[in-house]
Amino acid sequence: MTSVIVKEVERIVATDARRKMIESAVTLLAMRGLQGTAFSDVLERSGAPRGSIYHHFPGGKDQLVDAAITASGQRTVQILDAVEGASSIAITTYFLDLWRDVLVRSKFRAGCAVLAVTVATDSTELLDHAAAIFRAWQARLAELYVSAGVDPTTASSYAITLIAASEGAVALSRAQRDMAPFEEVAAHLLATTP
Amino acid sequence: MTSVIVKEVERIVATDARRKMIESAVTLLAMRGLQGTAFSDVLERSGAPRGSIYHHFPGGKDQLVDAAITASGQRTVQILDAVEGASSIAITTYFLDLWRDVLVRSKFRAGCAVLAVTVATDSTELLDHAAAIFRAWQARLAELYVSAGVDPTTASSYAITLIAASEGAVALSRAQRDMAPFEEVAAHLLATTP
DNA sequence: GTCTATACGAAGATAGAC
DNA sequence: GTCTATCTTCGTATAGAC
Repeated sequence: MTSVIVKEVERIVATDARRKMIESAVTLLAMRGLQGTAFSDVLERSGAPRGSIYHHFPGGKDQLVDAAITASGQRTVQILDAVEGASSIAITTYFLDLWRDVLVRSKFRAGCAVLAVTVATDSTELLDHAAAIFRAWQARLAELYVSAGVDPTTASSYAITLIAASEGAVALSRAQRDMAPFEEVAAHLLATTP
Repeated sequence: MTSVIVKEVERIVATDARRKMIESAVTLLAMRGLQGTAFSDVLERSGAPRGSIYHHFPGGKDQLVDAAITASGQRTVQILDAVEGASSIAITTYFLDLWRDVLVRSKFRAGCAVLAVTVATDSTELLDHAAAIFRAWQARLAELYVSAGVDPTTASSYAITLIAASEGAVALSRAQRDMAPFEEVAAHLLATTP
């Protein structure tokens, strides 16, 4: 009879395999795009067993991609908790730092997984979820700016512009493999912070 | 003996087939991304004969994609000639209109072909060409703003921010299949026009 | 320049044993 | 939950006739 402890270990390992697959998918989507991300790559990178794909993701690739962008989107929202109560400038700086890190640490090979999916899918379901992620970012950023004393309308307007411009700036710097475009946009965004 | 006229007609038809393939590739890249754009789709959409792909593009898919983003990028630069001598606000409005048209006319199914390639390729050659296109847009826009009386440094800084924010805004509105995100970013960009 | 046919590989997905 | 094997489809690319 299998002990409770063994079962718990098995659950953790299983959860871990699923989690690793999702994390690998996030990275690959950010580097190679939607159709450029194959199951075989996800498995190789995550070390997960081939047989477990359709166990964890019976909905196939779309389900894995969905889980990946959701995880990536939620993590970004959570990371923003660190600037709760900070100044307006500090919030903008922090958000730009997140993207700067992605570019620098990947040596310009990675961008935003959610954007990559958005520009390469027809699935209304994936688009809906991508849109929800962007709205969640905007809502969280706006909330932070309001806490910093910005009026709600300005906060919301600036938040979405910050998101759009950051996404674009990351892509421009990826193309050029140089931080210059990103930094130029970042400077402009900081200078116009509410 | 084949007449000069027949030869000229043949040249035009050939050129036209090549041109149609490039145009189809631009549209498909903007809608489905890099790997989502297959030769079979390009042929179907352009009506070009299957046997002529490797005749016109011996370098294969990369060469076709390269020609497509170059054509798309150059057309954008040329279209900007229409606002030569216009006011700063008119220039910004015009550039935003270009992207608004892409979204509306495609019913949110299309975005920017150059961006789609940028986020989905490892090819340094394609990345270099994408970067060159973005720089050409920036240079042309900055030039126009300077003509409108803006100082060169501000013009350059605003131009690249406008490009980055527009690219991001198009993606956000595509995800949501609604002009709202784009219009919110557009309003902010217009309000901060130099 | 264009056609058909086909090679070749990769990718998503499924089946059934363990 | 995981493994191996396999099916099917599709994509790029090439060969050779016309």
